Amino acid sequence: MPRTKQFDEQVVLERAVELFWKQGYHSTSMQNLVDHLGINRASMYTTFGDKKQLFLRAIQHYRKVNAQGMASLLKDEPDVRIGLRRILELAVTEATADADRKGCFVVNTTTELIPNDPEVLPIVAENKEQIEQSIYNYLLQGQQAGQIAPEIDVQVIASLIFTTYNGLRVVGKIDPESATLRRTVEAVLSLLD
Amino acid sequence: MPRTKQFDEQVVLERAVELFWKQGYHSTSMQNLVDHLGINRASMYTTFGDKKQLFLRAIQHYRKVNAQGMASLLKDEPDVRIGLRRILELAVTEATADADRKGCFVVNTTTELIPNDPEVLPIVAENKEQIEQSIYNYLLQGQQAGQIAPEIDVQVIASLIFTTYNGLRVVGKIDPESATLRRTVEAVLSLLD
DNA sequence: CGCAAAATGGAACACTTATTCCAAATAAGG
DNA sequence: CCTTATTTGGAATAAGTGTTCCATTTTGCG
Repeated sequence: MPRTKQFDEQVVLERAVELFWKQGYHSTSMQNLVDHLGINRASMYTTFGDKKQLFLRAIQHYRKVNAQGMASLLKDEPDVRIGLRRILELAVTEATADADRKGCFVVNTTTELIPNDPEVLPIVAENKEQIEQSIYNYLLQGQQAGQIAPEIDVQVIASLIFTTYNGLRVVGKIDPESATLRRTVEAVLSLLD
Repeated sequence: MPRTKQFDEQVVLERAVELFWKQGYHSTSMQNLVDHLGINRASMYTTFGDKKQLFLRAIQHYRKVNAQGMASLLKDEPDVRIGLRRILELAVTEATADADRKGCFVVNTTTELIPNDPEVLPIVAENKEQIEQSIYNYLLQGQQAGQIAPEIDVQVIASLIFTTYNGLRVVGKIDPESATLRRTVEAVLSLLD
C-alpha cells in the first residue's frame, strides 16, 4: 500500500490563504509557497494542480470561513441594528487588529485580478450575491418584526452595507484608525432610524 | 547640440498610467510597457529611472488629474447635495462606461501594494487626506450657507463619502450596474437631510 | 558642414518564474 | 520482510523578469 500523506491538506490550504491574502496573487511565487506551506514542491503540484488552482481553492476556502462566520453571527442576533453593526465592525476590528494590514482577501483579489483574469469574476460575483442576499434577508426579517420602518427600502440598505463594507476594507488599509471607521459605521446605520 | 527627444514625456506617462491602471503593478512587465508606450527601452530607463519610479510617477499623475477634476467640479457647484452627488457619480459613471472595468487606479494600488510596499503608503495616505479635506471644506461651506442642518457632523460625512467612493470603486468592478450603484449614492446622500 | 550630446535599437546579463522530472525514501498490506 | 504505490527532495528546464551596455543614428548649434 502507498505511503500516506505527511500533511493535512486543510492546514496547508490555510497557510496558502495567509500568503496569498497578504501578498496577492502575482507577487506570491511558488518558491514562496514552498517555503511557507511546509510541504514539498512536488506534493503541492500533485495535490493542488498549479498555482492558479491553488489560489482559487485558497480564496474559496476564505469565502467559506467568512460566510459561515457571518451567518452564525446574524443567526444569534435578533436586533437588526446590532447584527449589522457587528458585520461592519468586523471590517473595523480587522483593520485595527491586524498588524499586517492585509485587508480583505476577496476585496484585494477583486481589485488585483479583475478584469484581466476571467476565472475570478464568477467567484467574487457569487460572493457579492450571497452576502447581499444574507443581509437582505436579515433586514427583511427585522422589518417584519417591526424593528425597521416599513417605508425603508431594505434592498437598497443591503447594497449600501455591502458597498460600505468594501470601502472600509480599502480605507482600513490606508489608515486603520478605529474611531473614524466606527463613526462611518454609525453614520450608515443611522439610515435605519 | 544633442538630439531632441522624439516623444512627449507627458503622453508617454499617460500611456503608462493606462497600462498600470488596467493591469496593476506586478502583472505589468517592462516588455509590456515597451510595447505600449511606443518608446525605446533605453529611453524608458533614462527618462523615468526604473519600473518602480515609473509606476510612482504614473500614480502621481493620475492623482493630479483626478484632484484637479474634483476641485473644479466642486468649485462650480454651489449646491452641496448636487456637488457631492457628482463626486460619487464619477465612480458610478466610470464603472458603467469603462468597458475595461479598470476601477480606480489608487484603490487598485492600495489593495495590491499595501502593506508590502512601503513607498506606496504615503502616496495613498496623502491622497485620502486631500480628498477628505476637500470634501470637508465643501461641506462646511454648505453648512455655513444653511444648506445643511447645523447639528450634522460634516467631518463624519466627509469620511463616509470617501469610504463610499472607495466601496463603489470595488463593487463597480464586480457588477457595474448603474441603477444599483446610483441608489447606493442616493441613500448615502439622504444623510444630509 | 561637422562636432557633440542625446536618443535609439537590440543584444546581453543575471536572476526569478512556474513547472516537470526522477531517483531515493517511506509506509501499509500480503 | 518484502513488495508496491506514493511521497519526498532537489535538480533540471524553458520561458520571462528587470536592468545594463554599446554601437549606431540622429539632431541642433557653433
